[in-house]
Amino acid sequence: MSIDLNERGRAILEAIVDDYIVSGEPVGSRAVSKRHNMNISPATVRNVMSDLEEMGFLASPHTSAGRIPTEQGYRYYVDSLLQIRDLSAGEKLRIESHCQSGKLTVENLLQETGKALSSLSNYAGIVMAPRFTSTVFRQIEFVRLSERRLLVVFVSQAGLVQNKLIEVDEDFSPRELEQITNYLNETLSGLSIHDVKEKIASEMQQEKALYDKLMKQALELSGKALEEDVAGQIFIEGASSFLGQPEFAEVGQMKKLFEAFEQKSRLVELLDKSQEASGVQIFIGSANTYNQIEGCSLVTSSYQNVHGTIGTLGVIGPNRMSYSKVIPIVDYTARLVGRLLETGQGKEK
Amino acid sequence: MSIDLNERGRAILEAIVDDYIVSGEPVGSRAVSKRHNMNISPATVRNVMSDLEEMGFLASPHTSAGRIPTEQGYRYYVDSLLQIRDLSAGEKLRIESHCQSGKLTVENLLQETGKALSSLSNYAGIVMAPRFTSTVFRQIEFVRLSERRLLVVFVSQAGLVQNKLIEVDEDFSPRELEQITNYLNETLSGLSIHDVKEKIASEMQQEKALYDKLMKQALELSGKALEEDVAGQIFIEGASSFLGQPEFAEVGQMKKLFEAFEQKSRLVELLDKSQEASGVQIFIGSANTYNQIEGCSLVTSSYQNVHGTIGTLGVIGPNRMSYSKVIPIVDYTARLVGRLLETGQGKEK
DNA sequence: GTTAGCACTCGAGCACAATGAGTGCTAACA
DNA sequence: TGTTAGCACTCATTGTGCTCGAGTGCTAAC
Repeated sequence: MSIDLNERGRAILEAIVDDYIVSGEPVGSRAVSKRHNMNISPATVRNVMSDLEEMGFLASPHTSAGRIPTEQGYRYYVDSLLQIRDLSAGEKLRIESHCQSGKLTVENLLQETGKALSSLSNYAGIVMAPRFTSTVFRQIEFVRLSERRLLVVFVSQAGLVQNKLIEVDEDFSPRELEQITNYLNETLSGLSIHDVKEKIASEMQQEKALYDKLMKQALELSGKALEEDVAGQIFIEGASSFLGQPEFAEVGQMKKLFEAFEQKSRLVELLDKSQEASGVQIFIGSANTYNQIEGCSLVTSSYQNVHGTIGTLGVIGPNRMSYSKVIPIVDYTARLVGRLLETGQGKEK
Repeated sequence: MSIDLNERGRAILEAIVDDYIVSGEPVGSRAVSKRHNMNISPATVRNVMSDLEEMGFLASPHTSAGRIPTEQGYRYYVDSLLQIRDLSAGEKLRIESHCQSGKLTVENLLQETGKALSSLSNYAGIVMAPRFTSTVFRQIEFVRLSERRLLVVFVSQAGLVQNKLIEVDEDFSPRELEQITNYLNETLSGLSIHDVKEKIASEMQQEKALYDKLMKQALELSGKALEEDVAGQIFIEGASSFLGQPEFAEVGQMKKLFEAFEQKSRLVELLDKSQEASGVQIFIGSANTYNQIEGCSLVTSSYQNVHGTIGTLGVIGPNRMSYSKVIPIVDYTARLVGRLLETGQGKEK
């Protein structure tokens, strides 16, 4: 459907998108004709532009302005015209120095990565840790806060720490907690949280698990702790870069955008989806987050270590973002983060 | 210095601040005179307003506009004129339901609290967990991620979980780690992190600690983990409420504001300061965060449990914020959060 | 198929006047 | 002496009409 563009049509569409990405203003026929000694007159360009508009790649805000790309226009541009340049050594270094600054929390590392993405791309960086359910269990610890309140700390294979407050019906002694902890750590190590849940459910069904009161309690406790799924942590950095973008000059729209960032749940959904695919994915405009934020595009990639996908990261910017710049940044960063969260498990075996 | 205001001056200042807080527009003499059958003519009001301006409580944006309060004006208003109303049962309930929604992470609880503050006040809510150094040590765990990388998990008395990646020189076996863990948990429990650091330093100095290699390693490890101070986690929620406030219509200023929110370090400093005092504190305009964000005021309170102060929370809004509404919200929330993070330690003894 | 020419459209920017809210001052009043 | 009415003045805001120019679409010539 979109291959019915001849050489000249492609060149002109590319020129318009390129220009519009840097200027943010409608591009006229004269500008295209002059640009890079493309030897055709403005009048000819106008004819082609008119065709492109009819095909849905361009739109004109009003009669006497130039043309701007439609979402479909960007889509074609990204899919068929874009030349992806490599990162310079300097850029790579900048990303690395951001992500490796000293002794960090895993959460901090992800947050710093978000900042790196933002500062290199000049748009907003977004990094999501995995949904808890999809992580691989490594270790569990219980901390008794009061008679009826326990703090449960999980550590995933990748080193992500998740904690939860739970209320219990009976008072556990430190000794009991220790035994429960040991039992669970032995039983569950290496399973995904999803499997852990299933295992707990099935063991509790079978009577054989019940002969030992402690074991039963252990299962009950961990079941309780896993009851509600904790949404993946999500870090958005550099959202302020949207302020100043001319297309978001209207306060109302800007407010919607920031509220969407604060709410996060929609974003989690979207990133969840992109987690399955590998490599860089690009969501343009309304194609991304169901009508919530207009005019925004998203470049994402999942990152993984030897155990599989850990999470997703990317950049959110206006539709009119510099894809050729952003795509390699996201790609490189995803690989780097995957490597940094390598657990060395491979060497252990 | 500020008591030299007669009854009428006070009434007029209060009227102006009240009006300005709701309207956001300069208040004229006529409006004040009409307001609540204050039986004086606009002309008289003008005289008084002129005096108030001379004293520094009011300012006029330009000749033919009304007056707006200066920072000093707000200060006086807050210190001497403000009547603080109690929260309605409904409001209390709303805060509680926000903070107690199900089984939460401690971090989530703090974050939800920020949202509650924001949604009730209609400004931005801010919640800070304590600086790590000022928390009380409860438990430490080591997780071996690879030969040279350990994940250290600390739990504080209040149930806050902090984790850190550290690099080590030698490979520890699970057995060794367990011994180290036990040793540290016994030795350090109940001390503040600050004291823990000192203890480690002093023990390592004394030769007597060195006869046991394991003990030495334990101290080294924990010393390493505590080397760099982790800044207190800070949650800012509802920053988007600033969008739409007329005084931040200019994009440049708005951008500065959001960048300040993203940076956070300045805010941490400020909240640190307010941590020492007890009760609700109010920072108005330039008095708060050294010139970074103009026109913003901050209402904060620290929250504590039986072990002392845990952290600080509050509301950030424009100078022109509804203090009478915000102050009781912040006050009540701080008490509530303190209670929710109660560890029941008192009953244990 | 391409291009030059031309009439037409429409937003941006500017000057100008009208409006009106609000002030400061002065003089009269209680 | 403190209060008030009256009045001239200031100045941001709003609306109007105007020009300017960028850009288009169409037609006719190449």
